Amino acid sequence: MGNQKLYKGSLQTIILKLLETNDKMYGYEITQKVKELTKGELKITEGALYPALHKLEADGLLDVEIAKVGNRLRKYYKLTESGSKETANKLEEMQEFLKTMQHLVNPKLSLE
Amino acid sequence: MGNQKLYKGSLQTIILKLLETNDKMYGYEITQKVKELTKGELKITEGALYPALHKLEADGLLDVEIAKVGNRLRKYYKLTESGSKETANKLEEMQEFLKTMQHLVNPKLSLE
DNA sequence: GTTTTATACATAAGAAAATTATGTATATAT
DNA sequence: ATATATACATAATTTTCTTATGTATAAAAC
Repeated sequence: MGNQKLYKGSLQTIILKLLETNDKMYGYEITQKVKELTKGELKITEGALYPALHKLEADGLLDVEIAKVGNRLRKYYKLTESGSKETANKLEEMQEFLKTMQHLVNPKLSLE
Repeated sequence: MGNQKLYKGSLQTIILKLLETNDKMYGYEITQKVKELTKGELKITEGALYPALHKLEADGLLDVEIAKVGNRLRKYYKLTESGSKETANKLEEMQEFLKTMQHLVNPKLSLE
């Protein structure tokens, strides 16, 4: 977990991917899901998450819907049509990146 | 190549890995080697590279040796002992990161 | 022969994306 | 009663990069 800085630049892609899989999610839910999926290796901080969600919304990639649960509010985000397309792009870029990086740091394991 | 920002945070690791493999290299050579290894996908800019090399040197991970080739100077960098250890650490962190990220963006392809 | 491209270093200004710190408020568990 | 969890948010700062600029030599192209 000393490798947090490697995740820099990948937050948007992670959020978009989660929303592609889970249809709609709220911020806190995203932090918990990421912690669960990565077995605690990646902890998304609120200072990173909320500004990122706001930006994705401002860019038209996400729609937001406010819900009240008990006495607390939740903001559910979901992909717009444009967001779905951008998700596909970003996932492709991510795959390319992972392949390239794997090849750079461990040429033996990337046979192609 | 619209995914340059994904590489943020990985420059040090890339440099160290190259020096582990190639024993000693100079800055310009590193930029060319990376371009070659990634088939042009990653282009390390001088504005990123030189400060990074200086930092690694200041941190005691690299030793530098100045060579004169014709009328031009080259600064050859190589790993110190401490640099070799740190390289191993960073490569391990990178593998962990790549595995986690693969699992996040494509659960189907990361079967473990 | 002169202009462009390549080689080789470097730094400064600015932008992007995070961390860290702080704030508000409700709900649950100890 | 107090601590932890849920749920949002923003501001200050830091890290890491891009872009722009600078110096200088060598080779290739025209």
